[in-house]
Amino acid sequence: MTVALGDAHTPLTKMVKDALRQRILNAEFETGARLVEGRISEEMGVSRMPVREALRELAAEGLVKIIPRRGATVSMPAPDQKMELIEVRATLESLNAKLAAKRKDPERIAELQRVLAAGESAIEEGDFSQISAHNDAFHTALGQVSGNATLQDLIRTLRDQTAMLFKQDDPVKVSKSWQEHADILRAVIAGDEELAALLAARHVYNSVDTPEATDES
Amino acid sequence: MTVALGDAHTPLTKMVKDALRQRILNAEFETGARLVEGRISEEMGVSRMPVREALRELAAEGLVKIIPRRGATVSMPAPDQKMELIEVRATLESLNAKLAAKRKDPERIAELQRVLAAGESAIEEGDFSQISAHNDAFHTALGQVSGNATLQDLIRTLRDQTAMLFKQDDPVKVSKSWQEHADILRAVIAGDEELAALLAARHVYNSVDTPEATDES
DNA sequence: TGTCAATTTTTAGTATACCAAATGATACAA
DNA sequence: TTGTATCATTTGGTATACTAAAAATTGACA
Repeated sequence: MTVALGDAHTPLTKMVKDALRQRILNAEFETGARLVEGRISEEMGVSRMPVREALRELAAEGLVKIIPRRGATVSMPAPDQKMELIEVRATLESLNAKLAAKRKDPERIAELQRVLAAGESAIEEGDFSQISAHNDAFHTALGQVSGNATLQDLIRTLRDQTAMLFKQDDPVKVSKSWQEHADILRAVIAGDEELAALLAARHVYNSVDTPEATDES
Repeated sequence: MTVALGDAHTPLTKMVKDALRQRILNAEFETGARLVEGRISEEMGVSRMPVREALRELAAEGLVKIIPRRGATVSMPAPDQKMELIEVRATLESLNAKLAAKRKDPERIAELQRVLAAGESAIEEGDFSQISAHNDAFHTALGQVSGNATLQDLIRTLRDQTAMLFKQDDPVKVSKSWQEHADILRAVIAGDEELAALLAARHVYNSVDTPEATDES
């Protein structure tokens, strides 16, 4: 009798994909860098096929760009495309928050309360190391409440694609960002659809990493 | 002397993918049907690899579902997932229309005018065979005006995924649908963002194929 | 010395082969 | 007869091999 929940066996492709995603999001590969199938495969000790498939899937997610006969590169959204992505993401995050506020599933709301409390106490204690984890919890919980799995997938994809635009290394901004999260959660808990939607959209725009000191252009 | 460009180097994967998409959207494969790599590859006279990659890409688009070690099947969105898809699609179409209305690029607007006129005259002449083409022109033109390519990609994907929910075979509904398109175009041309957004969202909901006689559930 | 063409090398596209997992069938035992 | 175990078949996952196209390099000629 196989326990087989479904994913006991791990397809190599998935492992490669996750590893590559990780490295891309960690900026180990800089944007624009070539991702040569042969190199990656031999570096990871697998054949080219899983690598190839992983790259195609990442391309579908927008993290990688593939040009036929030219290979894959780390996707480097053009400046105007960044705005596009942010605009779309803001819209979907907004819808997400709105749906969450509308649903108000009592059980889920309780979970939200917990997440909110945990995050706030972490902030009070100045524990910034866990902020990222709290943010993840925030997104996950919010997604659970909205109940739209399709939307969740899209948002996750967009979040990955825009990750590099939201470098959160400044403690002050991180803190501010969480404050906005908290505000959104409160609006959701209160069932205020419009406010939740507005705050969620604004939050995306506010989170965009606007270089302050190092203004290059 | 290289023959050079001439007859585009067409990646096999792309051809297979397009063929499969076509057949899925044409309901040649019914939802839930198994898509066995081996069969398709030998039927199309290619090896399994292009088929495999095509299936993975279609899975990324949501048209097919792949379960590891089990293979691919034509995706069959659960009833509640249908609503999710429609909700997301409505939101994005709405954003699209809104952006189009905001931009009001004169050149593009002229194109819109042309599309609008062509569609209306076709309707007046009762030429329903071309309606589908006009609808495509509508979507394309609207996408051009909004100028957000990222958004365009997402919408196209969602449109494919929800295609089966929007069976447009009833002439009356088709006509009505085009009327709504025309209204949206007019709002865009007028630069009325809010109206365009509202109409676009409503249009998606209105277009859902609600079985009238055959109410099964 | 600069430019262009030919050659070499790298690399992606495709095919084939092999392996392992999942499903279905069959046989044997209780 | 029924249930379970084993085996065979199907089918997907991965590796390897081969082909062709694009980039890099080199060399010749102006």
